[in-house]
Amino acid sequence: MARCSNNTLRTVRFYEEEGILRPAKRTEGGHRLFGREELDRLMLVTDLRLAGLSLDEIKHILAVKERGKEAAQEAVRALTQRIDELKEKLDVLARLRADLTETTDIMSACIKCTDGLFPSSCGACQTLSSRPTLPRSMKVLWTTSEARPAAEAEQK
Amino acid sequence: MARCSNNTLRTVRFYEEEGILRPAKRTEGGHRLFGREELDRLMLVTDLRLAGLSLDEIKHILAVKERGKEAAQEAVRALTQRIDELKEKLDVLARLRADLTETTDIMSACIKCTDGLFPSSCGACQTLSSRPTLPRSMKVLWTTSEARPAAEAEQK
DNA sequence: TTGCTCCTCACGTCACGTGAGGTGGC
DNA sequence: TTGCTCCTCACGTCACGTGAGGTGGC
Repeated sequence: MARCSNNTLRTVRFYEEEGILRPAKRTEGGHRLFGREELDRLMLVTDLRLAGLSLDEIKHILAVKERGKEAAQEAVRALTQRIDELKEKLDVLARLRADLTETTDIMSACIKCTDGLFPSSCGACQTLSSRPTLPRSMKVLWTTSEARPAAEAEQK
Repeated sequence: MARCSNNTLRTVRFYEEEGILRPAKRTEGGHRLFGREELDRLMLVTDLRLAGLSLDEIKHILAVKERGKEAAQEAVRALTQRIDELKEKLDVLARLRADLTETTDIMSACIKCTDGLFPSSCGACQTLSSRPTLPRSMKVLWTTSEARPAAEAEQK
């Protein structure tokens, strides 16, 4: 179970404590035996966790079949909202990925810099300053740190 | 700061305790004043947290400019690996999104079901059983729960 | 002067991680 | 018989959340 779903044993036991999984039976020595459909259940829970749902929200969604029509409608609403949030998260991650890729590309070039400016005098580098915009991660990670401790601009 | 980066005040304070942020100065009454570049820093940290990095990993990456060439190379390697992981995560989320969308579509149709089968006798529904494959979330959430408590198939 | 926002402790929480010490099953 | 894998407590951890009680600044 744990290995098939890419989880730890502790996670599987924890989900059992929480009532999310139920082993079909135990072996003589206490080993858990799970039904095949529990693996599907665990894999769905794993995906939903990855998508950022809390265990309480997941329990709520899993309870659909034990409850009535209004519960199903509620679950559809909850899932729809989550799908929208997923899309936003996907967008953020894609943006970050692009930003980081650009940054590592520039950094790799900087490391090969032969002007003797790297890494202390990058502020004087015309290759960098000729770029219209630097990715945020580049700005934060690479620009000189002298300004930081003594910065005076105000912003609460 | 907090609002611009979509974080709570507690988070900003916590990052300060952790040495990730440093307010430029304090007002007479103790209010924190931050420099503009701290906001860029905070926004990058926020994105990296969203991407699943731990604060320790983030601190490591932020320390690049204080350290030498080999630190920069190490940071590029670390970021490259994270970018790959991001791609995997993006794929998982996209799959889950498609799966959940299909499921909510089917569920919405089921709720409007006029055969009197919903929700107890969905197993007898030919509209469902005529589909070649159900999305996993549909299988887990919708199929009858009678099999669960007494399941006997073995899988450790 | 009145709100609303910020402040500092300090304990709580969520979802597991991590040993310690012991047994099971091929 | 020897490993490797599983078991049960039970305390630890990470990244904040959440009051309680108090001050600041427009």
